[in-house]
Parts: sequence; structure tokens; C-alpha cells
Amino acid sequence: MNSCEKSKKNRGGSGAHEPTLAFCAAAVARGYGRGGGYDWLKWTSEHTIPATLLLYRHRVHEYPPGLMGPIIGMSPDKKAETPGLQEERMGLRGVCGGAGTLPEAECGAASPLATSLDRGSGGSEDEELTNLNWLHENLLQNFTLGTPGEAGGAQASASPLFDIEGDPGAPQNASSSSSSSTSPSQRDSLKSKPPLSFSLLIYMAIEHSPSKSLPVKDIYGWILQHFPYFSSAPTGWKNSVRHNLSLNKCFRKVERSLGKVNGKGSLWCVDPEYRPNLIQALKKQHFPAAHAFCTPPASPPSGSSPPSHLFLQDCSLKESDIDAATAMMLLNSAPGHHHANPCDSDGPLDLSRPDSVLVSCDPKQDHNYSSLALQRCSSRSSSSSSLSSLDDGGPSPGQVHPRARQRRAGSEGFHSDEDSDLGDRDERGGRARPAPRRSSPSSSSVRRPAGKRARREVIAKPELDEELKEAAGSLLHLAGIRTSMEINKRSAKSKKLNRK
DNA sequence: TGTCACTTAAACACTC
DNA sequence: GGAGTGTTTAAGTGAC
Repeated sequence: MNSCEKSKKNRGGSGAHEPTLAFCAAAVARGYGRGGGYDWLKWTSEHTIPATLLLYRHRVHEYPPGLMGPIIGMSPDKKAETPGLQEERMGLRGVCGGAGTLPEAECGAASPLATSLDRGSGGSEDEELTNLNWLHENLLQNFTLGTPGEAGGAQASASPLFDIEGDPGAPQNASSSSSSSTSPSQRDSLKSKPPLSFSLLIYMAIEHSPSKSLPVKDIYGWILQHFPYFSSAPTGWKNSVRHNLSLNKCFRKVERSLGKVNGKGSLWCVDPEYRPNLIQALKKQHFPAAHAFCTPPASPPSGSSPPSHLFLQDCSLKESDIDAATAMMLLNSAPGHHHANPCDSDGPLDLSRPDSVLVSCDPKQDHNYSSLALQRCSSRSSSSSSLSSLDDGGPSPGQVHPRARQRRAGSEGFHSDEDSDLGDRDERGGRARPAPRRSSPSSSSVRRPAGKRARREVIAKPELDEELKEAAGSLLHLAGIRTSMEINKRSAKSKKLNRK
């Protein structure tokens, strides 16, 4: 068996760092019990579940869905959770707030203990005690974030970890958190491997920074600070972090030419295009921190920060909002469309542009391919019955285009330009490259002159763009929301009428 | 059994 | 030259 076959056999989703939702969002959403080194069962087995958490769960039906935020499902083929499970998750999301959004009044006004006692515990709930989703969600309450004085306030005080949103002076590290308010089990958890993927850790680190961009070193630092586990862990995790940064499209490299005199490497920021995905991932994980990342930073964003409009202002979107958000994403990610990306050096964003709003908690984005893939899918549409069309939310992880799948079989699968430029990449992606790696000393600079970011550039097809816009517009129309396009059209119409 | 979504390790190139 | 950084490949794990 040659290496090609071998890797094909073994690697499976080794292109896992697909920065698409599969990587960014699906990861956690699907639960910790999946793969890799993060075994939720293992993790939970190392921890004692606080009794209060067991009691909290009895409040599951007390919150209106709206407060819990949308139930964001994964793509149909993958995340088909049983209805009961969904309900459970939905309810659990109500536990101290969907994604940490519930204010204290909602969350803790009534004693959870009392409530739970009032309700008693049924047999079915006993069964639910073993629900990993529940464990996962509740344990993650330890990661409570949020605005001081709000939901996070009370919880954050008990949080063993951090207050991401919080001020720098706030106790954020393990040492400071091992206060009297921290239970032993919580302290233990600090020394355990966090049940978060590296991509989310990185995301949190970056989002925690005032400038929304960090050098690798600072990312290390943040992770070390908040997850002391890594301080004693083998240094391989740093490699994993770098690996993630490199491979995950969610993260973008920003040249630190401006202002930064010394220091190696670049700054890394979250690609706004994928930011909702990450947020969604956190939300799906019911990670209360998601809320922190759904709100604009307390401090005014710096020049390199994502514009505030990129933040989700309200994570408790209604379903219709979600559909609309999908369309907005489509609009924003259409080829040739202006990318509201703070990392782009193309120029400042026009914040006044209504259509630049990027907001989405949309499950429909939770497919495996970014807008680029969507473009591909729509342009190549077709042949595959499994290929999702735009109106059903695009390809899910299991519904990706066969070619995409093929690509993914290689670790470079997600490089979007494989078929647009750098024709040799297909061969490499297809493992058809028998030549030894790094054959040429200058190969690196030659092969990747502009890094992965350059490879993301896709030749825009205007007609496709229009199709996407139309499709998005239809979605918005169905959702009862006007797109900027529509608005523009209407305003143009009205202008015409006025002229007449 | 194959696929997927990861983690981990390692090799290598580049920059400081 | 060494350390840090960035990229890429390979392999392993566990759930679905």
C-alpha cells in the first residue's frame, strides 16, 4: 500500500480543518464524544458534576424558546438528533441562559434548587442524568462569560475560569479562580483538558484581545492563562494551535507591519466571514461565552478589529431572522462581493452599508463549505443528488459536493482555489504527488506566495453573484425581511418615480 | 466499514 | 545558528 492509499484509508477527514462550519461549528456541536483527543466521556468522567447543575436541569422548560436562542441543528444528515434530545438541549439552553444570554433575573431569580425540588425528579430525568449533552452544557457553565453585572455576573463569580468579556483586571486565570467560590471539582476541571477544540480556544483568545487579533505567542499565553491544563501539557499543543491557525480558514493572518516593529510572525484574527460560524459553534456547544462573542467589544475596536456591525447583536434570533441571516451571509459572501473583513487590507469597510451587516446564527450556514463552496456548488450544481441547493441551506458536511469530498480526502481539500489556480495543487491534493515533500528549497515561497489567503480568492462570476443575490433575496423575502438589494431597488424605483 | 471531525506529531521553510 | 513561526503531511482516535 503506498502512502497515498494509506493516507486515504486512514485519514478520512484529515481535512478536518476545513474552516467551514464542519470544522468550526460542527466540531463541538456534535458533542464532545467525538474523535480526537477530546473525549467527552473521558473528560466528564474526570469531573464531578456539581449537584446544583443536576438541579438546574429541571428548569428546562421554563424559558421561552426565544430566550434560548434558536435551536440550531446541524445539517440534516449529520445532526439528526432525536426530538427528545433536541428538546432536552433546548431546555438546557434555558439553564442560565441560552448561550449565557439570560440575565440573572431570568436565570437565577428563582432558586434553581427550589424550582427543581418543586418539580421533583422523574424517572425520565434520571435517565437524562446520563445525557452527555446535558453534562456538557452544564459543565460549560463553568465557562460563563458575559457582561459583568449581567447574567455572567453571578455566574462569573463562580466561574472557575474566566470572564472573557471582562476587564483585564478580572481574575481570569486558574490561580485566581481557585478561590473559595470555586468548588474542588471546578478546580480540577482547570487542570483537565478543556473540552473545546483548538479552533474555539483560538477563537476565544483572539476575540478576547482588544484588537481582535493576536500573535501566536499571545494565543499561547491566553490559552495557558485560561486553561492551565496546557501549562503542564506536552508542548505539542502549541503545534496544534499553529496547525489550526494555518489550516483553519476561520483564522486569518494579518501582517503586523503596522506599528509592530519587532516580533516574529503575524497577527491572527478571526475571519469575519467565519465568525458567525464560530459563534454558532460556541452556541451549539451551549458555551455561554458565545454571548460574549455575540456582542460588540466593550472597548471601541481598533483599526484591525472587526467592525461592530459584524457582531451579533442579538443571539436570540427568531427563526425568520435566521433565514434572513443566511441570505445576508450569502449576500456578503457572494463572489466579488465586498468582504467585510477587517483583516483585508483592501480598505476600510463602509460601515454605513446596510448590506454589509453580517449577522447570522443560521443553522443553514452550518454546512461544510463556506460561501466559496456554495458558489462552487451552485455553479457546478448538479450532478450529485446529495448536493444541497441554496434553498436548503447548502451542502452539509455529509452533503458536500463529490469533488469537495474528494478534496477533503486530502488535507488541502478546503483550499478553495485548487481548481482555480495553482493547478498543481490538485495533484497534491489527490496525493498524486510521489515526489518527496519540500523538494525544492524555494518551493515554499514559490508554491505559496501569498499563503492560504491568496488561495481563497476565487474568480467571481457576476451572473453567479446575481443568482446568489436573487436567491438570498428570495430567502429574505420569505422571511419577511428586505434585503439591502431590495431596498436599493425600491429606492431606485422611487427615485425614478420621483424624477418622473 | 467507511466517513468525519478532530488531535497529535513531525518535517520543513521562513523570519527574526 | 537557534528559536519562533507558518505550512503541510501523516497518523491515530472515536463517533456516526
